[in-house]
Amino acid sequence: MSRPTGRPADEPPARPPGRPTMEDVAERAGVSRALVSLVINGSPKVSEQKRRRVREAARALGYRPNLMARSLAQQRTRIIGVLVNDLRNPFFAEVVEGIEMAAESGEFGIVVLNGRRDRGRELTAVETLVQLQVEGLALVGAQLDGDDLDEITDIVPTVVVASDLGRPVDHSGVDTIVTDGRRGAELVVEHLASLGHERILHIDGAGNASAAERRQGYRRGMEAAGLGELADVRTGGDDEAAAFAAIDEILAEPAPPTAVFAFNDLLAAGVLDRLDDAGVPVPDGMSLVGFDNTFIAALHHLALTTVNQPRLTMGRMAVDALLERLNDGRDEPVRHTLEPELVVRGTTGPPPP
Amino acid sequence: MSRPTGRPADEPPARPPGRPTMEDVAERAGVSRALVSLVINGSPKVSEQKRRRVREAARALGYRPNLMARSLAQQRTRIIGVLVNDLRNPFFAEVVEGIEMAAESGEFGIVVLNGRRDRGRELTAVETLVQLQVEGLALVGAQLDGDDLDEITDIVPTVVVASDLGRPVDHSGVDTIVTDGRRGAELVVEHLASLGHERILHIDGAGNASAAERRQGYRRGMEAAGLGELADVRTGGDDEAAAFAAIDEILAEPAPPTAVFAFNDLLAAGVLDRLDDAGVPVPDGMSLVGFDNTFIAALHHLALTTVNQPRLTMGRMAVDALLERLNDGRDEPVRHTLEPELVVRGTTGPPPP
DNA sequence: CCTTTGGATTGGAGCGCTTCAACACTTTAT
DNA sequence: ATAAAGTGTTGAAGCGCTCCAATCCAAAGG
Repeated sequence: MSRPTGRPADEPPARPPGRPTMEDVAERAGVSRALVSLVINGSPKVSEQKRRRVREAARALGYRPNLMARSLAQQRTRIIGVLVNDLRNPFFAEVVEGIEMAAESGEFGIVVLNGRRDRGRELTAVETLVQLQVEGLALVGAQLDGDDLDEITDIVPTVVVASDLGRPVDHSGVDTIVTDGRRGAELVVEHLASLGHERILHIDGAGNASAAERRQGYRRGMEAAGLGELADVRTGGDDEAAAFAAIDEILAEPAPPTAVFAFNDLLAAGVLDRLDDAGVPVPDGMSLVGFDNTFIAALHHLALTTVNQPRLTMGRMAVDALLERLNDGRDEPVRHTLEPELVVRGTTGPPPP
Repeated sequence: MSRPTGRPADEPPARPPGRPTMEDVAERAGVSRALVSLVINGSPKVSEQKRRRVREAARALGYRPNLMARSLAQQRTRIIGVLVNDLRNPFFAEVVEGIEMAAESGEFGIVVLNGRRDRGRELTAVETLVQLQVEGLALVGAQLDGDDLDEITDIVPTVVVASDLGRPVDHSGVDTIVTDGRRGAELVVEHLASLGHERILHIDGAGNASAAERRQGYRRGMEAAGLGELADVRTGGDDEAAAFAAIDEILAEPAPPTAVFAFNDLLAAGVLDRLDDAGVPVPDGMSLVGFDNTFIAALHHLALTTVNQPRLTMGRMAVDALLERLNDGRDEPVRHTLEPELVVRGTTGPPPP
């Protein structure tokens, strides 16, 4: 039944164990490759009989369409590329979830690349996504600025979420979805000032994408409250550890602030830890406010007063913006600014006497 | 200089504004397409002169290689597909970071798909990754079991991280990287028992991938401590909210436990919140232990006693396992079990008198 | 009976790239 | 001088798929 060894040289080599292709399915079903394609893509104009035969053959062979080949032939990928500043920050993770959900209902897939807080990595990640032929690009909290993207944004529709290109909108290919960080910061200062605080300190997000805006809001808020002279910004960062140096510094000063507004919840959590170490009670010895309203802030043991950003909504709006360009051909830039919301919890109270 | 309108029918249509291809670069540089390919891929056997010309042309045109086309031609993608149970859980997010870093140094990219705790979504995500022609598959905390993957695992090398296929290793294509959850749970019980606790309750991870193992460890630990009779497991889940019902139930009972071992840190944080609501002090009224040692547990205000899992290491080992198959042709399954480590913080102490 | 019509099917070109055998030149050995 | 052995470069096939135009066939119309 089987030849003992070898095969005649003229016989085509037994296909290596590669995966079955459309060709294989076609052969087994006794139809053409084109017909298989029609069946796979659910075309209505295929007879019930052939449809069944093809389906059957595909199943028997364990056939799976090759997305690369399909995208190449179709000249579209139906993929939205997502670049995220830091996946470990729950805030960004949730924005990405929002994006994913919205993309899904728009029949798009997403590919997420993690910048891990490194701007260089962000740059190469964007490059990778473009080469992957993504049809839209969502930059979540990215540190890149307009110049970095100049070239990119007129190749692929881009939406910037939860951060801002330094240069406003001369990029007609870029949409923006942000929560008004300036207003958010103002809300924080208003809240603290109304509690009676005067020496309100801001530990900022350093080079982080939304840092400048919040700094600005803080300053404005201080001035509006007649505390302009007392405005004081220290360099922080975007995670727990980044706050340590600033706090140590502050506590050593003769007249330390009575309230601290931290760049985000993670940073605030770090501040809280450090104050704890130093034996400073919160809010009785010092008030503390974060930003983002991540689930961390909601934990009772932190009960962090913070500013909410509607993350899922932001993700959805980002995708909507892209889809408007992709499906409806919009080509003027759009900018959506969402309203921040102060969430008062347990870390703010009147200043110590 | 320009014709007023139209073009002779025989002239090739002006290429639509699509992106420049290798062909375009070749033409501009006055060389063949093949040569451009060589230059792009850094082949050494290209004359310096032509190399420069090609580079120049590519830059001038803003040429970017099409990864889809390249993968198709090359018959490889250099992509590792990652399916993660829940991106919002910092534990998984960090494992993914570990994977990403390791993949990067192995010259692989990763594509992350989020199962969002939904098994159905996990299934389609895996399917998508396979169709994307990923060369390796890493399932992080996935809920899928052996049967779901039967077909997949002999198409693409697979590594299961931080969870376990129900059925051990009859899948020769599957490697496993886990922290010994059984042992971890035993450590927890030992710790609590040594503090004097007897009524130690376990709120489990319900259907979660590692839940069974930890339950088992808990039971063993209880028996080993001579507390087998008192073992009590309640249904939880994997996030903060999942614990609420169980805690409410427990507190209403005549003889509530003096210690609770929660499936993971997130769940433990939920327990902590609920105990707080109920006015039960921790650890004086009740001891509490989590699992994973995420950054949440480390926050001073929680100071959660927990069990550490080396997340970055797990990610790295996962990639190593895949690379061994991909690069070195290993084909027997491998299973790495990492040692868990008890991290004692502030939520455990002697039981109330 | 032959032509039309329209639905079902197919051949083949093409998507952008890699790769390999073949080729055209040089350089070196004989 | 001629053969041998490199160098650098190229033409063309092929990766797995889509999609258009062409073809086929059966039923309907004349």
